[in-house]
Amino acid sequence: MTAQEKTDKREQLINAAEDLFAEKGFDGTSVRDIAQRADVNLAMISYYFGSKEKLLQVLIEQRFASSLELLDELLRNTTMTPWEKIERVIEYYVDKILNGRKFHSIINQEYNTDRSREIIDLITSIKMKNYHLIKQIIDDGYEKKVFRKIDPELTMASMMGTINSTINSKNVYCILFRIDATDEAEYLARMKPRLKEHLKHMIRAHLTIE
Amino acid sequence: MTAQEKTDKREQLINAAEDLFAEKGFDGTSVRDIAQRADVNLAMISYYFGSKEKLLQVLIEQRFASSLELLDELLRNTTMTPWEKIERVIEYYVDKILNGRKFHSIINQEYNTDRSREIIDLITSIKMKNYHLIKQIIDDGYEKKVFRKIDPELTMASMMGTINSTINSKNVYCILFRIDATDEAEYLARMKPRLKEHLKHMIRAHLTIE
DNA sequence: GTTTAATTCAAACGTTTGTTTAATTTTGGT
DNA sequence: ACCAAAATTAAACAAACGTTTGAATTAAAC
Repeated sequence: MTAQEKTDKREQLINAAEDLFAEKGFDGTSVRDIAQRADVNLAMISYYFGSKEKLLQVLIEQRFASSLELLDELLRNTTMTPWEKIERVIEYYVDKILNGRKFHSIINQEYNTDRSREIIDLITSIKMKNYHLIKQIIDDGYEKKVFRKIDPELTMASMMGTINSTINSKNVYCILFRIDATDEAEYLARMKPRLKEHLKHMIRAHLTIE
Repeated sequence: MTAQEKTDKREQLINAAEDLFAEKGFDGTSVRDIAQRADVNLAMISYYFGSKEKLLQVLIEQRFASSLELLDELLRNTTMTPWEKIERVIEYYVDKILNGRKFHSIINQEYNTDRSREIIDLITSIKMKNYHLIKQIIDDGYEKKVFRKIDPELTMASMMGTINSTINSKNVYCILFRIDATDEAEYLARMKPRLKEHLKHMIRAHLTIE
């Protein structure tokens, strides 16, 4: 067995956990479920992560790790107009959240439940960072007199909430859009451009000075 | 013990279950938790409902039961303009979802997990009814040439998603708005008017013919 | 090749889970 | 006051839970 295959078991557990937590929730998923789906002995969960909850924490940290670089770069960019930045942000979030659908489903499910302080605080800090980046873009547009004065917090709520709706009520939108709910690729291919267009239209209308 | 107090035990169990399911999720809540919070013997759950899952089902059915009358009446109303109807719909949903915060938190948490077919179908049918009512109002406004042609499905996603964001990420908005997270009344008093104003502005801008 | 550490495994641990049982108490009609 | 039905209870049930154990296997270092 190679070193690659060895550390793979750790990765297999994380991937299996992501699938199952998204499908059945954290408490609805047993460590035996995870081990079976990952095709790994159940004791490896304690061995690699210490506990089921630590596994969730590692999963969240790992999936969040690659975040925020693009947004940071976007913020420092001086050649783009506020409008272009907003559109870019919308495209970024739609792609990011829909591509990581299962992960964000876990976050949406677990954020309210009183899980460990560490996990709650981690998610909160990520959400706050995202908010502050968007706020800066909106403030910049307002100072340059190209954006109307609006409620920045709830405008973020609308952006995130719209996208989250499409993953939390996937069933409903599959019926409405006549998409086969089992065909993940088809769902993404149809939903992404539609979401982007809708959000760009709506946010543009919302921010435009009458 | 009076008859009132007797049937109260059934109600106490439902109320306790609502609190706990919202806080800890369905699978994170034990029947012993529920019985203890309701101050009722745990065997009464099986006695009254048959099982923990049936209790969830009764809870959902009961809380949904009082729905949709106002929306139905609104639809048949011929004296209000489409604009007035849309604003009324926004006020209705903000009040309804924020007042029933715990219940809607349960729905948002449990809708994605593969719970019983019956529960999933029940929630789906309610969401579809809500959508069709909104769709009719939007279609009416479009036919009367006062609304722009927009994506009705995703416009509903934005309305519901914005409101859901404020209850699913209550932590975040309490920080942003500097609200004491433990003061439920203060949260509702501050959030409701703000949400209504934001949504009315945004949806109006979105629907207005340029 | 030997040694040491890291990994894997089946089995078992003690709790907690949802549900049922069977006995007891309370209720409401006559 | 009596009785059948309904409500309530403590105790027990098997099953599933997360975690630990200690031996067996594999990998890496020298």
